[in-house]
Amino acid sequence: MTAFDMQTRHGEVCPLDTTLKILAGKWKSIIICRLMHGEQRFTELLHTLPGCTRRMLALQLQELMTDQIIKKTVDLNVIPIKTSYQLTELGMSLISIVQAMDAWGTTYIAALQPKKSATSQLTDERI
Amino acid sequence: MTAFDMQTRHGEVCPLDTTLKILAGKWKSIIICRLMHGEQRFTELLHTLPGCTRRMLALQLQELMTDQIIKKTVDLNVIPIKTSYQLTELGMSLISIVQAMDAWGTTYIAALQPKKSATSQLTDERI
DNA sequence: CGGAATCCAGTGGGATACTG
DNA sequence: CAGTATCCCACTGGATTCCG
Repeated sequence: MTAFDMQTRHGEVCPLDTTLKILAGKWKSIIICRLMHGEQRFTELLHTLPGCTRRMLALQLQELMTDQIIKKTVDLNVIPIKTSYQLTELGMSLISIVQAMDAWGTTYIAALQPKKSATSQLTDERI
Repeated sequence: MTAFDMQTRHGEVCPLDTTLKILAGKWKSIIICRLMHGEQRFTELLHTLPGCTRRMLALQLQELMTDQIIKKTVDLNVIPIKTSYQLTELGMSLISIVQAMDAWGTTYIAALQPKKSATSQLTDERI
């Protein structure tokens, strides 16, 4: 699912839902987190995403490119080919939102912990 | 999908993804927007969500309640039964995030418009 | 290395009808 | 009024294989 068709999931054309559509993919948020610290190669990304297959990574990267959140550069001068992904200007403008959502999520989890078995251990995405 | 199981979609337990799971349902973001302005009854909500069926509304409300974003109060003293939904404290703490996401979405759409046919007209969710 | 193609399963969500 | 119960379909995402 990409946001580029400019159509929200419910009927109304709504900026909030547009933002959600951009981030809704299973690996998209974490990919953006990885790219916040600088460009990454396809395989580099893959190795930092345990459980993500090449197919899924390629799919999510494509959709993020369609939405103009990331861009890729291909270096044909080396063999084998080297491709790199990085955030666009738009993508970088998303960082503050992502950080705000992460901060709220942390507070939320903390607020719920006392009522649960408290067995889960947090390992942040290192934003 | 609810966030209450405290398990993110990709492997890592990540606050950002927890936040996304809470908002990811098709009608959840817009329901939260509706409740930002005060409590609403089931049918009131339904009528402001064109295209949403009673089943879907009930499902999304249940998940939001499980995540403790909203709560419902039932008035058994009137006939027929009157139920009302409102944001919890946690839910109200989400408002600033929702507004930030909506604001970013507006900027994003504006940034993309020049490159598209510019036929779509924005009708905001009136946050 | 960095993908694309194919196939398949799980689930999110719609249509419809029934209920306390 | 405020929901459930069934049925069904489309789409997301996983596994595997093939390619330049």
